[in-house]
Amino acid sequence: MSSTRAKAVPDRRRAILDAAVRVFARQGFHACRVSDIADEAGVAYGLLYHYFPSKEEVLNTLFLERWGVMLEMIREVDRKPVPVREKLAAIASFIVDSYRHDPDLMKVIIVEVTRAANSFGQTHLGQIREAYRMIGEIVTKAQQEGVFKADIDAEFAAMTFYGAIEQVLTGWIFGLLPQGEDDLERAKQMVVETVCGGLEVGPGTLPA
Amino acid sequence: MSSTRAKAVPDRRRAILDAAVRVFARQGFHACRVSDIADEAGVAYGLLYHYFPSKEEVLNTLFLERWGVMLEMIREVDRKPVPVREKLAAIASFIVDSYRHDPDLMKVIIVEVTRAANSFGQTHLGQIREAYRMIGEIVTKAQQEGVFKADIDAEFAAMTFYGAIEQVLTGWIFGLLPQGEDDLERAKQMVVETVCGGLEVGPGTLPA
DNA sequence: TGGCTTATTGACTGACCAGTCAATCCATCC
DNA sequence: GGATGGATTGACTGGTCAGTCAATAAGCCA
Repeated sequence: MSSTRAKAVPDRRRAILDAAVRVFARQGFHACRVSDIADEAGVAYGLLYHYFPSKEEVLNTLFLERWGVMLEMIREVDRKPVPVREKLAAIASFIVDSYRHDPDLMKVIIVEVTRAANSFGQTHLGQIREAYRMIGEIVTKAQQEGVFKADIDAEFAAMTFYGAIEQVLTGWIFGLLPQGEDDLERAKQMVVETVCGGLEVGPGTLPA
Repeated sequence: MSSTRAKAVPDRRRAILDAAVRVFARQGFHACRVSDIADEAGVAYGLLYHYFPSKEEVLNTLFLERWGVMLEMIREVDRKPVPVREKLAAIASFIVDSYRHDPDLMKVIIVEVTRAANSFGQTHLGQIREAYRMIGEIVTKAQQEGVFKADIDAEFAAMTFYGAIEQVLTGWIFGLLPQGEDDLERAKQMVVETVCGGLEVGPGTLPA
């Protein structure tokens, strides 16, 4: 309706969410004030409470929006009849590209939710867990097909994979790792290469 | 002096630090009050400020104490003339054993400092970085010796390795992963096996 | 014993900030 | 044009809590 006309009613709700991303990324959720978000959005203090019941709910919304997209993506990838390596590459790719597209948002999600398992992580543990579960399932299938070693717990493997990616993102977020265009691409490959290389059955396997 | 006599003067400073670990682990740094720490330590509110200039400094102290031990340990491991795999295994072992010995402390360090790179992580980025740097150096040496593939950035490899371990700990901390005695031991092996397996030069290597 | 220093106590204060609310604005429709 | 309801405003309130401080206890030396 309102979106049929260009430059129609400005979407304040969206403006608030976008401003919150910038403010949370810059100052952190706990350190920022609600008025900082309102100011950044160019909106009166009280308007935030017209659209959201609390400061916390703003963060929840940001997280759920993005995490939902990722879960959907993993689900789709899992359905495709392609080799594990390709599936994991698709997941790594999606996450790295998400960072490329909106580093601030990814910073907020990782720093304030995913890695803050007290406070917010607790609230969203179910969602987060779902991602691990699906990755674990991909690993399990690969084991059943004999592509991955069977003696490794799939859940641990999933954590290892996801943890490796998230740590690389964290490295970028805090300027510990170079993040040129090619660094991002190479990181995707590297993580997949490393983890798959370690998990695959093959001549590389060293028996104890 | 005072420690020569058993049951001598009770060390309130230590009591406060230990209580803080429990309280931070249970409630989180931001969510707990200074009075919670004092109560847990069985000590008056003001005494905390006799020993520490601020609540924050209590956390800093806890982190620096433990992180210092880890850095020293990595330094020593690095000096030994043993294969990479053994060096990385020693590091993984140390971290997992630290968790076994004091899960609350590790939870606090990971959740409140290492993964909270806003706020406290920022303060200690130097210390944290130092760990990555040293692990990266171990990888570099392995590459020079021809044991690890040379086309992988050592810094990325270090992040991958450390990230994988930390994620497994996080899994334990939040009850996402089983943590029986044997699970801990297998996790050590698995992380090292996986990461080394992926990084090592060898017949397992798939050329692009 | 008296006098000095350090440890310990807990009531109090000052700042801060999330969330409320009554008032105003504005689009829309009859 | 005026009535209705959602959008928008920002001053204000209530509660919370980190950190202060003046008072008291406990150790210690001469």
